[in-house]
Amino acid sequence: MSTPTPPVAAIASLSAHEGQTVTLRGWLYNLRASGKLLFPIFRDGTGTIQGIVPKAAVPEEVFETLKNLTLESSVVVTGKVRADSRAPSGYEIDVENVEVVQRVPDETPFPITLKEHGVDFLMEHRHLWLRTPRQSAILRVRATIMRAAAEYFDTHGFIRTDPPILTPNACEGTSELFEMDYFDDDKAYLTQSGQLYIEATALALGKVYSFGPTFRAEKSKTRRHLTEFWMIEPEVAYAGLDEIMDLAEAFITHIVTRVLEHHRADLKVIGRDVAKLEAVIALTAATEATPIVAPFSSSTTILPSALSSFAPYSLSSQREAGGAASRNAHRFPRLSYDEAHAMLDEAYKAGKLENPHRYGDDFGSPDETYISSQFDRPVMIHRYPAAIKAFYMQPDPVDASKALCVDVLAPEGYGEIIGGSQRVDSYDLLKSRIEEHNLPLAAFQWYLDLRKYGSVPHAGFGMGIERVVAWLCGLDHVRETIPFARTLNRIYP
RNA sequence: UCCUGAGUAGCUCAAUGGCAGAGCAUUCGGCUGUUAACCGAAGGGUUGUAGGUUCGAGUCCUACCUCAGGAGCCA
Repeated sequence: MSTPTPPVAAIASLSAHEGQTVTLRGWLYNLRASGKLLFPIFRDGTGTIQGIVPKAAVPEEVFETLKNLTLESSVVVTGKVRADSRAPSGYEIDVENVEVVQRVPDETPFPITLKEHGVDFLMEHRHLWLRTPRQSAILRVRATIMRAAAEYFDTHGFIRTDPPILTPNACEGTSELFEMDYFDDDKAYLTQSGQLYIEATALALGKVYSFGPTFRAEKSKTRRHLTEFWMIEPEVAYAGLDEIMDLAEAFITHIVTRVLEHHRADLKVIGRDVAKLEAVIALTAATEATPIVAPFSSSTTILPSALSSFAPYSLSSQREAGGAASRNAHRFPRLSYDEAHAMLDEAYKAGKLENPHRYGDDFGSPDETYISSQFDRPVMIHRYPAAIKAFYMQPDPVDASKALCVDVLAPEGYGEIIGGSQRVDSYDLLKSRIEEHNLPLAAFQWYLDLRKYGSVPHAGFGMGIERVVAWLCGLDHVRETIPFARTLNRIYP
């Protein structure tokens, strides 16, 4: 055969090849037949396209091969791209030739059908489930979220510094850790947060972030938990609580913007209501019109861009009124713990909550769901009681019983996506905190050193990628947000 | 760890204590515009495991196993 092989084209960009003969390299996704007419649907990872094969138009061998081909067999297809209103994507391909790279055997058909499946079956076949359009779309959105997250910090003066994954002790004394032998006598633990380590790199480099997997051995069995998940954590020297709240807001806005820029089609496949995401990044006027609370009264307002030049450090103790002119156009509502408690109290009295929230306690899942349901965008809750928060959090100088910390709750009941705080910068205070929490002082000596050698106010937060993917894609479980989820009862495949 | 629920054909699910069923998938046949195509036929079962009650158990009882999602904890 002297005819040259037509150029290879991606299905997603076939509209640019209308009228041309191209080569598709992919898999047979579905096949419908109507007598002497075949409708194979091909996928190649970028999308799907319907082919059409009239018996009279192709060699007998091509027709018979396709007619008997099994689903998910790998194929190289050549054909001419044609616009057709009857095709689901608006385009279809007139198949001219097909080469079967590997044929799925008849006796072991591809297990994932286009019909419904149960969770257990799908997770057991996760390696094949990934091929379905919805799962592929989710992974594409995930990739953009991860890229946008890193991109935000990379373009705002942050240096990526990767903390160790094997650690000698708990970062916080609380959560359970995965333990392993470390050579002869020692134990090592998989990291549950890089925070303590990036505090060190922040004091070396100013503005840093880490991005990697973290591990929690908690026996949590909910739609929001994985035992292995990815977290991105910025840490900023000479920053206080209000600065990182501004940072978190700009950061999330950037990610949502990028997802909307690049994934309209994927979000449609996933079935996401895009209007809900557009509302998140809508301008401030909408937020300020929100009648429920006036959350701006007690926070300083520094534009995130001010961080780039190390704003004269305005600690959260110096709460200013914050002129309207300096307000970020993309403002998320901010509630103090006290304000959030009052909101829950009111809701309970109005019969909208089953159980009352006890002042001083952390918010439970139903509490968080209620609070976030009151807003159309993420809501920040700051200044929790110090007693229920981690040892390294700086007390609020206005009220020492509160910690300078913030949780960001995603809307629509997706729960906490960010947890952050200003860190204790006093050597003596940190040391006594470590002792109060019965943590081994020796293991934290290096961490204390950071307060001995040029300590400064600093703050940061951590964002769980999978929860953000679940939120932005509108998924009901984080297990679909990562190629191979690790959960309490599952480590296969 | 606690609470609740579910395990029946490859998959999704039916079956009053009384013959083990359907749709999809697979195989065969039909159909030139199908959209999870449709129509006809065939094959496909140790009802999660082990005991027990009963003339008779998928169904009732006990224990165990597996999975699910909710609480707690967290991102």
